[in-house]
Amino acid sequence: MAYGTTLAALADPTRRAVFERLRDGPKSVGEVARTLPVSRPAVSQHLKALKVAGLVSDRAEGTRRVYAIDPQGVGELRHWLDQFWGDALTAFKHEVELGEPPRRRKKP
Amino acid sequence: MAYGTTLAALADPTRRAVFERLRDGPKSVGEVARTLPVSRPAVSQHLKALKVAGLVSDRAEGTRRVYAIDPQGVGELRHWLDQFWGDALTAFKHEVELGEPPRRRKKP
DNA sequence: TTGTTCCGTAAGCCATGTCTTACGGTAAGT
DNA sequence: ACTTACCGTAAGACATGGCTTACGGAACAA
Repeated sequence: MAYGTTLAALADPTRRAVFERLRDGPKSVGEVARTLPVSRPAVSQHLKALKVAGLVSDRAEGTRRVYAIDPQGVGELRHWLDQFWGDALTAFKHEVELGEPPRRRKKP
Repeated sequence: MAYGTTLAALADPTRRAVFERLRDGPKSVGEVARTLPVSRPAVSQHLKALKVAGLVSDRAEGTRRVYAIDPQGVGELRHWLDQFWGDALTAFKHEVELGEPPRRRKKP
């Protein structure tokens, strides 16, 4: 259930905004906080949650701390999602919408 | 930002358990509730949230109501995740871990 | 050493969301 | 008509989680 932490991390809108700020390259905490309507400690807490979830990685650069997206966490989430992406599920959906299985045996 | 609702829907553990119960085929509300440690109204509310998020679809079958996984919501989430799955991001991660860009210009 | 900049953490307030019980409504059977 | 089975919604109690301010530590410069 590692994807539980990952999904919870991406559920919050502000935290997702922090995550998306890192899409075009690594950034420090202050750089991200300046582009968001929340305080810097809030961004720091969000980055910690993203790190625990395996979505970002950090590195010390002097007194600054640079964060970047870690594709591993994204990959695990993708892999979990594929369980619900099969052809059988599409068939199930049609079965529910039509009210009958695709192949009918009798007709009342 | 349609994926916001989708991510929020999958963030809750109980709701995710409801979603996973539908992985091996459509089920009614009572059938799902019997296999979970929560009440039936709770399951009903979770299924409503999953429906709004585009993750499940429902159909009336007599007095029962059958729910099934809707691959569309899963697909949208996958598509959003692909933004953070590129090669450039992997390069960014290495840049952060190594402390230097792959190609160094000078050496102090 | 002093000062500055950058950051993480703790404590508290407050909003959000989940669960329960209670109720009403629809469909099928007797 | 009456009963049973199944479901959705409302209201309230309760826990969870995000945000802020305040504080302390680490690195670089003068």
